[in-house]
Amino acid sequence: MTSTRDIKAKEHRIITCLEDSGVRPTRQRVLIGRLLLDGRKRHVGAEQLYEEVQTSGQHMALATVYNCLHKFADAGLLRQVKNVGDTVLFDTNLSEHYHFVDIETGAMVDISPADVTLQKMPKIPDGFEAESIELTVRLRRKTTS
Amino acid sequence: MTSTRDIKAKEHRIITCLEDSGVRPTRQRVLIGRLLLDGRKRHVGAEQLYEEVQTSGQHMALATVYNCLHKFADAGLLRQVKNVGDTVLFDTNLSEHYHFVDIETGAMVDISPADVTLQKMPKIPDGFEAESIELTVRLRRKTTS
DNA sequence: ATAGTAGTTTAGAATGCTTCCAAAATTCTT
DNA sequence: AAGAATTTTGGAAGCATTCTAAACTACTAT
Repeated sequence: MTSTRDIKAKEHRIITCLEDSGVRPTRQRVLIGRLLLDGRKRHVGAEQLYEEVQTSGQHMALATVYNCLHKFADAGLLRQVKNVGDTVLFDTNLSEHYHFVDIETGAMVDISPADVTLQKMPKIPDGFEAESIELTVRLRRKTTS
Repeated sequence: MTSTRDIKAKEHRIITCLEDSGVRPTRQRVLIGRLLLDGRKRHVGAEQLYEEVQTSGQHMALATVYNCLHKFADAGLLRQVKNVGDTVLFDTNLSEHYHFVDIETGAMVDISPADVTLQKMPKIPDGFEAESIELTVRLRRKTTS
């Protein structure tokens, strides 16, 4: 059972979170915050999130969903995944980790950094610094023949 | 100086290469083969290759360039790079290697597998097998401040 | 050589995700 | 409560890529 007070409290937490990140807590951003910043680790695309918004009974322009996602990413509340498919995905898991990707479905599963050891790393070219390291293992379903 | 005989020989090598890969050596494919299968390691996109074709004085529909690139990739003559930007790139370097990517320009530089050691690898989920492992180091130009 | 057939190329239309736009609405400040 | 700045909105625009169906080309068998 979720009391009105719980909802309010939760909402307040989101608002504070957004403000702390310098993101103005508009109605739309708070809603998306409720959907994405609840601690669950997942990978979302704009269209998918747009549908979740609609399912929640609210309305919001698709463009706003895109805006929010980018704003959140810029504010460090989400991380943009640049490795997969033709659509942009955002990851709510902010800690260092890598990905399995099912090449059929595009489904992603996190790989814990504990499961990988990058023993030796290549020398970063002069004048550059590493912004991120992405390790993606593409998976094919085994042919059961 | 490149004699007519040299050109013919080169062309013949490309044709053989295509045939060996089960790719019918059409005029268009031979031309693209000449541009891409000369041993140079590089990363090309369709538009860029299309321009190279035009520069070479030949004509070819853009759709054909896309067709060829995919055909070549399917035949194992190229490898599709799935890690970068919004445009599809193809890599003429078929051996195992990874990539540096300049996040500003999108420019890519190969990382030799000798420079990286993936000591421990995550356990592949049941029912799947690894199709490829991509390691990408995104680079940001250092702020010279 | 020739005809048949299977595979290719072609130009342009279509697609689909994402961004752009300029006006309306909302939020924060004073 | 008014003003200034930021956001939202719906639809249009953009862009890389794929699709389409007709014309063409390459191989195969005669």
